[in-house]
Amino acid sequence: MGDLSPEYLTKIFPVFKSEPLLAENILTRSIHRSIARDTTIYWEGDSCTHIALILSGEIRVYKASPGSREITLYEIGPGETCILNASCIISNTSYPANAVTLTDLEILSIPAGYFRELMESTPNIQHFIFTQLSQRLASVMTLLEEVVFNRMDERLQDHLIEKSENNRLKASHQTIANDLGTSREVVSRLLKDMERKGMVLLSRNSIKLLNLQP
Amino acid sequence: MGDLSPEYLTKIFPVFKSEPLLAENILTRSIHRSIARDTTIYWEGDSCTHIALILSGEIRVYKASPGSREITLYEIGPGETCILNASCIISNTSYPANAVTLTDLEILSIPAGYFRELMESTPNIQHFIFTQLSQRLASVMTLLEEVVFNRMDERLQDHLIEKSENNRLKASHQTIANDLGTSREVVSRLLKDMERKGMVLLSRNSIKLLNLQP
DNA sequence: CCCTTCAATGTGACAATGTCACAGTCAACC
DNA sequence: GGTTGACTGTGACATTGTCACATTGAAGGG
Repeated sequence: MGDLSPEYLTKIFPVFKSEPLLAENILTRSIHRSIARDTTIYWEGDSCTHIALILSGEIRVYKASPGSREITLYEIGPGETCILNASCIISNTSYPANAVTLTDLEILSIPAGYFRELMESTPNIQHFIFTQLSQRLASVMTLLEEVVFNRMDERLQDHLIEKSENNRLKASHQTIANDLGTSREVVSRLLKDMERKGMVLLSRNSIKLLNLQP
Repeated sequence: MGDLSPEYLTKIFPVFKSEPLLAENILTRSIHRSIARDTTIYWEGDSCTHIALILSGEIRVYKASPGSREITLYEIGPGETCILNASCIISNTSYPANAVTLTDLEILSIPAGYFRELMESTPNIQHFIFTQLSQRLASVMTLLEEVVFNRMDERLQDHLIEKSENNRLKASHQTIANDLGTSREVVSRLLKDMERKGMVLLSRNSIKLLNLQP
């Protein structure tokens, strides 16, 4: 884990090329960490002392109900920041959701105080953070719209298409339900209907997409 | 409308006291506008050439379905900006929702280019905008959570309490449905149930709250 | 190999919510 | 006082959420 170079960092985060020595300075004042898959990084209500820049791997940000339901707000990957960190640090609030690693993760963790300095001194970083925050706001609004106005069968189909690779999705019904904000039974029922219509082929932890147009 | 003084502006937006002459400069480069109640200011997809600072009045920001349903994302008032303007200007995207005036409105409209300058040159303004954007993101996430996990009767009760003054709310069932993201029939049905339980007293365009605890 | 065990899936019954259709009611304005 | 149009009430049915419980499949231990 000691081999993080300025060149590697700026390859993933081109914004740090804005000023000479910026990447070097950031590296000296940050922590390079690895985190195992399926680790919860934040619980709702946690306070943020650092902002995480993702070098590799993926994070899922979600809300959980008092019962056992969940809904994924968005996922983030390499070259992105955990923008809620920035949000908490700047507006001095607590983390408003939960975050869990979907894969093994490699991050650069910048202390809040130094991050504030960077934001004020470097317009490009300011712009980078602001853009990500704006896009998240728009994406969460769009998600809300879909949840409120669209039927679950459409949302499920869209989700299958989005998440599948080579027309196959490896996931349990529970996992899909947790992404969509519904219950496992509903997903099972809808998938079974789709199978009866010849649209998918179901097996344990795997769904093969056949014919999703209708 | 010609009587907008720097003192009045900084009273509503204290952030403009950060630097001498800042409020004066902003006033010379901005447009002071009045807008009538029930005017749609933005449609989803519009591009933003200005950012609106609200001096008086209220705006409702909402998403609309292809059918006739709507859901309110949030409302904004004096001392706040239409933060989606800032979001669009900085990240160069189109307005991701609709915005309508709930009352007669008085705004200060700052051109996008000048706003960008202000953001880069004035850390306090940067912080002000960033904080508002962060809070909106958190509030929309919370709204999404409520929509997904809470029952409509609870949400309706919360809404009645939040919107009422002196235990009375003047609004049609359709208006309430549009705030909550449901249909008029559902609101009518739930309110009628609540009336039968002695919790409210219904009349045309008006709901009197009696006993909402259970 | 069989058997246990547990996660994953299937399904019926009912409650909550959304949609459609249409009837009744109230207030404002001629 | 009558007409008009917005507002409200309600039944019927589809979709989705919840609860309960049965069934299946894969992994690992004996």
